[in-house]
Amino acid sequence: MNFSDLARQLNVSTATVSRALSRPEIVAPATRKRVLEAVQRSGYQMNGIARSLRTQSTRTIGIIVSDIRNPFFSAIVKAVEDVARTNGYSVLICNADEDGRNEEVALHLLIERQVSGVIHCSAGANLDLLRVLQKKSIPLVDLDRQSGLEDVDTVILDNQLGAALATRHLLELGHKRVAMISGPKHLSNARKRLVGFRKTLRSAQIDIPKQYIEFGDFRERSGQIAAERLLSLPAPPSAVFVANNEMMAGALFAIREQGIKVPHELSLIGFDDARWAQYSDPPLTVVSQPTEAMGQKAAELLLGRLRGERLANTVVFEPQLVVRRSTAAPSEEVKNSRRRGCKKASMG
Amino acid sequence: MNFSDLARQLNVSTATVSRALSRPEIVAPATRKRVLEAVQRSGYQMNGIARSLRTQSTRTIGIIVSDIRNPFFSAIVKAVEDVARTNGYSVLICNADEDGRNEEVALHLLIERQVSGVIHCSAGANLDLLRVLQKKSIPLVDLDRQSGLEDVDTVILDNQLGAALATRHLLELGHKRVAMISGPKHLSNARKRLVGFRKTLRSAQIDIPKQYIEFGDFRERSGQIAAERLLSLPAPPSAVFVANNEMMAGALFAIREQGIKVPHELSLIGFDDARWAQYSDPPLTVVSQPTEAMGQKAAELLLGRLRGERLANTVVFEPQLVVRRSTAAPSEEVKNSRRRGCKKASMG
DNA sequence: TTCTGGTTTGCAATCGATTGCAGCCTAAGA
DNA sequence: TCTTAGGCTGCAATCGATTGCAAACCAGAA
Repeated sequence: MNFSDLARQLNVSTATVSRALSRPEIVAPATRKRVLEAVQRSGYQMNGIARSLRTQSTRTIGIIVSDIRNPFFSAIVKAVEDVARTNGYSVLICNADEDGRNEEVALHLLIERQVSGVIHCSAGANLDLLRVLQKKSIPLVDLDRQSGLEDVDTVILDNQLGAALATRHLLELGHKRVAMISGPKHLSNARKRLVGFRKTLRSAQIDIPKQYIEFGDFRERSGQIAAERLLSLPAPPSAVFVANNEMMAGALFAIREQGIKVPHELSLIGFDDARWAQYSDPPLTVVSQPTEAMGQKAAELLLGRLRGERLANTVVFEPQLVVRRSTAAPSEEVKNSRRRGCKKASMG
Repeated sequence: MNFSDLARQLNVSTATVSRALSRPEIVAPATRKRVLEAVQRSGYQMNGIARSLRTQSTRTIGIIVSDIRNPFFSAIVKAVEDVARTNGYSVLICNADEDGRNEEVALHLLIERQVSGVIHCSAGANLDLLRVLQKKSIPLVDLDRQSGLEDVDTVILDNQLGAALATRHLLELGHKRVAMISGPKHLSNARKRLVGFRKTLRSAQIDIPKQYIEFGDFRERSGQIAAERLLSLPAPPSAVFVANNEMMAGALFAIREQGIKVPHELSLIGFDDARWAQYSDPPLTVVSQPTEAMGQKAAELLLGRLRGERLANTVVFEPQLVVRRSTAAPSEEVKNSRRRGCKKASMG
């Protein structure tokens, strides 16, 4: 069943059928009615592939995320899908699993499938394929992580500020031995968080021993390993800033295994909020990002480009410190402040 | 840049270019080499749309999930995407947000896009569109929830057993006043869980007051409301079985708001495990499902169909009881007396 | 009746790859 | 030298919709 069949049945041309469906106002009312009825009756559904080939437009946006199970990215996907759907687009999803090569495969696939645009959370892919997108003038939005390509629409968090917020919070509580579990060096957001951490400590004249900075890969397991190493140091930190929520889960696992009490013996602060962080025992102090808003903005930016608009190039969102109960003054301070009365933790 | 351009450059026909790429063994080695080199050099990427139109195959599988942010579904998506990718398929994702109408829109879209197959977690859509799939012989796999269509490949959990496991656990702890927050009646998995719950209680000769069964919609907010109602009953339950993890989050919220201590004053058992359930305070006792395995199986079943194999029609996975610390024997005070008026909010 | 202008409709090319069929070319065998 | 078989290649149709252009049609004006 296609336009030819319908056209034959109705004694009209395929052109008329096509027009009746896509620009009803230009066909005679009587004809239009006949066509639409026939379409209804036969349960005909348009072949989108043929249409895409002819119109050179798939109305599909490709999204490459680093790890779909990470609630951060699933919220992103949800937001993007929402915006896409209400604008008549669909979403082709690719999972890079924090691996640049997978990401390249995904880009290749999206190009072949002729997607209208791409939203892209870099896992560190080579820039060549991204350049191919540009050459084909397929709009691209970097989300959460900057690929390093020049002249690209970008939606990010102010990561440096976020890290500064976290670090400052620890300093204000009186911590001096502050460690960080950072993300991989080749990702822009990880680097920025590390910079924010370092700068804040430096400006407070606090020294950071080399061993206090661990590099993970943003995945759970690496957080666990990093935490184990920090905890086995001769002079372990009194507070740890973990650069994303997956690694936080791993770190927490290691910490519980060793029976270390949070926040009494160790303060923990995470990056990016997640449901489990709120429900966790204790509820985690984190730097939160407006995840859905970021996904939505990325999609809107992309759709804007597709409409030919020239919008802002880079949108930077603000992180927010959410104080819960995984951070407290280091234990000596706790003892001293007992006299003054009970310390109150604010609920995030 | 397309086959015509390439062909002209090389003084061959488009047919030869096509064959050099898709069935290299049937073109002369010298020609093949020339073509492949030209492809490399020019950075040509196949137009998948044109290919799809001609071959009548998109190598795309559509997946409709009820709520992508639910970790259960994001794990499913991840598993499906993995299997799809390693078999040269891509994944078009649609979010139904637990609403049958959205689901219908999604089905429509997937049909238009000519997907090769569909994996489908019903949110209660009308069966007509699913029948269209069958008529077009687009393979379909029902996952997690049975749509009610006859002769459909299905991957589900033994939901009744799962609910029985949960209920029995509560009974064994000595609970007599057991309530349930169920999912919506029109979803097969919700119904099965309710049946498992009822049967288990009945066979233990325990009566279930009408008010002890609340119906939510599998989303967080409804769990909260349901819990509030249960807690405000003249004779509130001493244990609650919550039929999915989203509603559990809501219920937990309500319970904490009222300062009720779990499991001391109220035992809680959930359905489907999630990271936050493990980290929660207290860690939640749940019935867990092998989520990834289910997603993987669904994808494999679908790909099998696409290869023309005739496989098992229905695969049923086994749930498992994971006992953590949100369930305990009912305490005497709760057993004997109604809840006292005002309780101090506990920080836990 | 003829002409004009606007509305509807149809013809046929087009998007870019795939593929059945036929023809060419070469090398081996007669 | 002439067949013949088999390996390569090209022609042209095809997938199913869209669209520029031109033709047909109709009503009203001259």
